[in-house]
Amino acid sequence: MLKHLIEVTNDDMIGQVSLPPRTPYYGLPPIGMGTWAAESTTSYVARLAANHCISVIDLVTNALDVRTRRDGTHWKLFPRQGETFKLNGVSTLAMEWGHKLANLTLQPSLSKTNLASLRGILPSTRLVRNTRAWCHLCLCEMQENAVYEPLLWSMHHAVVCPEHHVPLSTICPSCKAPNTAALSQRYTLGHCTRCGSWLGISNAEGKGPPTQWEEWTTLQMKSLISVISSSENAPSISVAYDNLEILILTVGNGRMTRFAQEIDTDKSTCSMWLNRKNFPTLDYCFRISLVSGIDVGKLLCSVVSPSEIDRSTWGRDGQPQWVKRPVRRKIDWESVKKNFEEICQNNETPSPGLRRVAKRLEVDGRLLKERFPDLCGRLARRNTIFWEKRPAQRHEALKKRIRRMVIKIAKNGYRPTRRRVARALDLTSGDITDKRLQKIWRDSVAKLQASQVFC
DNA sequence: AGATATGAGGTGATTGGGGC
DNA sequence: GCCCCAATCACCTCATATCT
Repeated sequence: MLKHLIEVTNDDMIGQVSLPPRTPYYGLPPIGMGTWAAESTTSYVARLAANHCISVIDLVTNALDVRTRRDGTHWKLFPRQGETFKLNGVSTLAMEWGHKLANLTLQPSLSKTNLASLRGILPSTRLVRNTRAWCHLCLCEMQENAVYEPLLWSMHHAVVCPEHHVPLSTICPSCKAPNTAALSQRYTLGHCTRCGSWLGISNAEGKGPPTQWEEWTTLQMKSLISVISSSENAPSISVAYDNLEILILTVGNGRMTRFAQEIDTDKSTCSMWLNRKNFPTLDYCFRISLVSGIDVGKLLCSVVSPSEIDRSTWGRDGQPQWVKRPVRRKIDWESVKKNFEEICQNNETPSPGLRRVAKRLEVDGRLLKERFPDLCGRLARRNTIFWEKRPAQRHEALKKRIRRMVIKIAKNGYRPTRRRVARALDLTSGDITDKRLQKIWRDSVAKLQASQVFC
């Protein structure tokens, strides 16, 4: 054998053998590609980490070279907690992570585990959820093979499981809390990130049966994800605008105003779409899809011809009805100013921040800042002073409690040890760890010994 | 009827910072 | 690690006015 190898080497064959590219990580293929149940980026990261017996955080920081702290050059690639599910959307992070993962595992289809290919076409408005959603029945079925999270579950408009027709869950059945982070240390597929419980059990969240419109939007998201995960070519903005123009002119019989009435919007809005100034949000794409009979997936990713437009079902009874946008209210700025001034003048504790005040006044904080910069400045200064003082005030209060507790324990006939005092004060660490507080405790004990309250 | 401009109102993405 | 607050930027929709 060895002799044979030497002969091969001697024959100078090594330079002619081409080895396929290698990576230190398994070439784990994403699940469900080409179907509506295509795996999401966040799910893939978790599954890749589990397959290598490392935590998600270790995989992210070491393999993907994405720093979680601001101590490296790549820290910006790490999404903040609560924004991790945006990795499944159209953000730049989604695009970059898709490329990084594809390079790491040599799986080119990973760029289709999020909606980054629709970047520049679909506005990010109300596209991806901020929290985790799942179908408990799907999770139970997945247990037999591999547990993963389809991209559809991350979508804002997907509120129903297309397979089981039940509302997607968003609250853990055990701890009753939402899951807000996909890349935390404890992120395990099918389990709660907070309490670790299995999510594949029914959870009564008080959600009623899905409405026809919710069923419709979910069906459209299903179509869109199927197209994106199976398509070879990236969707093109010019094709999407061409399709939009065909639909507007065909459905409205050549009249933009008529089309605007059909989808319940303003003609100026349609004018901007037609003039390619902006593309409709997904909400409006659903409406356009409903009145034209063209799936959202086709509208965004394929070439549509006027003959494909099917208006035969539009307008019949039982048609899903979109939720009308609320009429814009007129803000009474005089009244807002008056209430804002009152809030700034009173000495409320704890001092509310601008966001809280804005919520109380029922207006956006940014509008408050634009309209009343002086009042906002006053509020900000008051907050700064209050929150600077707060740690000192808490420290002072704790000092008093330690002194009282030392005396109380001693009076009960026990030695007021540091841990005993800490436990009596219900300190989470079970000890007095702060050096300054330790000194207070020592002084209190010394004072007691001097007065011979205890022996 | 359609195009264009503009301001108001609304929302999401992103960044920076800090408390517990 | 997780959560919250504040700020900024960018984008979208709506409503209205004006012009062709």
